[in-house]
Amino acid sequence: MTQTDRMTPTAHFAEKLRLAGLRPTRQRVAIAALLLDGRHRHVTADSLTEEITTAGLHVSGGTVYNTLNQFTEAGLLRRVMVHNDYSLFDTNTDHHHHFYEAENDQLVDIPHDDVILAQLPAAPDGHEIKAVDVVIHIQSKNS
Amino acid sequence: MTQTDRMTPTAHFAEKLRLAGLRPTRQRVAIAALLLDGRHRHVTADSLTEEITTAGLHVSGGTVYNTLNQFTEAGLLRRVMVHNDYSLFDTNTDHHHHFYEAENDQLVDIPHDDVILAQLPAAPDGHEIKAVDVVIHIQSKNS
DNA sequence: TATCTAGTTTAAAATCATTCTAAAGAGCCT
DNA sequence: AGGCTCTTTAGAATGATTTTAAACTAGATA
Repeated sequence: MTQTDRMTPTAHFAEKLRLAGLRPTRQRVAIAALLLDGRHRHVTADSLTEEITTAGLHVSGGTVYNTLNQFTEAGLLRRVMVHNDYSLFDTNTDHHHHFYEAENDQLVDIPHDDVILAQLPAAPDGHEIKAVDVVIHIQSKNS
Repeated sequence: MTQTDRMTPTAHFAEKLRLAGLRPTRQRVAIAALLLDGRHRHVTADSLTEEITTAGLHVSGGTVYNTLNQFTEAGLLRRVMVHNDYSLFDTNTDHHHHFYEAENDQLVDIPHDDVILAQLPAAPDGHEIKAVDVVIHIQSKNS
């Protein structure tokens, strides 16, 4: 059994990465420390790069993209699909939905049980449902 | 009252464009004739360009993109958000949802009433709900 | 019908997020 | 420590989409 509680922060995130099947390199641990600390938020490759810089670190652009994709693939992040301009990642991987206000490119989490899907269609033959994403597009009333 | 029934196809689509607030230019009418004939399908800038070419016509790339955006803006098309690789447009603007199989980039309409949302959250203060998009991600069972 | 003007189209260049490349570097097993 | 594979890097490449500036046209007006 793993006891991430008693570990140094670095060891804690290194372990988390190992469990996810990712070799804990310096840059992946650094990014994990920023994104996987339990705070729920939405990031982009750009905003993450800013955070890294602010933390006094440097990770190449390619690696930021790779890491974001690998974390997503490993289930440590969740990709949110609301527009085609750039990729958005959610540090909250629990099942939940989103409000999206296009006007300000604003994404807001919808609390866990506030959406109830009373009926879902059966997946097409030979297929199974992997995930259900609900995006509620909103706009300010005076516009 | 408009009687698009008795019109020539061109006049019919020109009228449709006028009603949508779009000047019926030769290229917009041509694209409307291809996309707004009532058939429900999903197109991309690329697939539309192919169709145009197949029809023996030519519309510049920029205009294809502009037209797709303008039609969407005008409510004649609907943008479907399932990935970030390129834009998808749905000729069915009625309220409906989608299955999406990432593996084959396959998008399938979900019949009108097969999704029932029993409960929706209230929009954040000062906002109103504009649209609710449900995307059900599926995958083939043996993968 | 000739003219005008704002809105459109065009081909080509520009943009921009993202991916790829080839070489240098770093985990980690023995 | 040695070595093998996976990673990172900076920079080039990709590819969808937007922008540009000049040529064109729909539709109104004279």
